[in-house]
Amino acid sequence: MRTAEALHDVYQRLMAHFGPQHWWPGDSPFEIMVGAVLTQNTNWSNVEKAIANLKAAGLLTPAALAALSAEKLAELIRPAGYHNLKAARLKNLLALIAEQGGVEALLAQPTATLRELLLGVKGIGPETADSIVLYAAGRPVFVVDTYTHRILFRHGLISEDCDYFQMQDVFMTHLEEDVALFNEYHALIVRLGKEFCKKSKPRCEGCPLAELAA
DNA sequence: CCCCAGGCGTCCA
DNA sequence: TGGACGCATGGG
Repeated sequence: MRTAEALHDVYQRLMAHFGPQHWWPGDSPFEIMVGAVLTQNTNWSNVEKAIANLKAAGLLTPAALAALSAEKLAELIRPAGYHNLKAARLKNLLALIAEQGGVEALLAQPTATLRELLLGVKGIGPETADSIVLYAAGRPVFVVDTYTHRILFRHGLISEDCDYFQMQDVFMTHLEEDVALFNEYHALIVRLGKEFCKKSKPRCEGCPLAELAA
């Protein structure tokens, strides 16, 4: 109960301070899936350049990317960093999409199945899988990231060794299962992290959650 | 010059 | 099982 109140309090403060974030930035489920892979440990502005390259070349479809060599794909996504690695990861994801009969068919799988299928792809871990499940498939799964850990830890809401699934469990057992809520909450956490919870600044000047610190 | 970014897989004790 | 390390570009 105590935790549930704290989590709702955090959400209210973030929403009051930043307003709706309108995630995920992207025009289609497939674009969201590609972006989810490209943004791994990478600034979103770099991902935008890579996606713009794919769009400009008319290649932002599963069929077009599947027909492209890994080398050519890597060159197009170069601005997103780790381009060789991510080209291979996108190819792995494309294989799953083809195997499942397309993006629509894949995303229509039951939530638990979809999550397992995505986690079975080499290069897709918990955050990338959950981002796709929530933002591309629209299912109520809470997405956790490094900011989530840093913010919750700094405000004394979790222990330092709390792992991905434990953090996810904290949110999902104390919040109502609501896609719109999960969507905004994770996006707001990222927004807060970027502006007020940098690794290099343990003191978060002007943080809208300042009063939470006990 | 430095540090950092919306992670993940591998390796090695 | 868990901690280091590689992957890489672009912005502050």
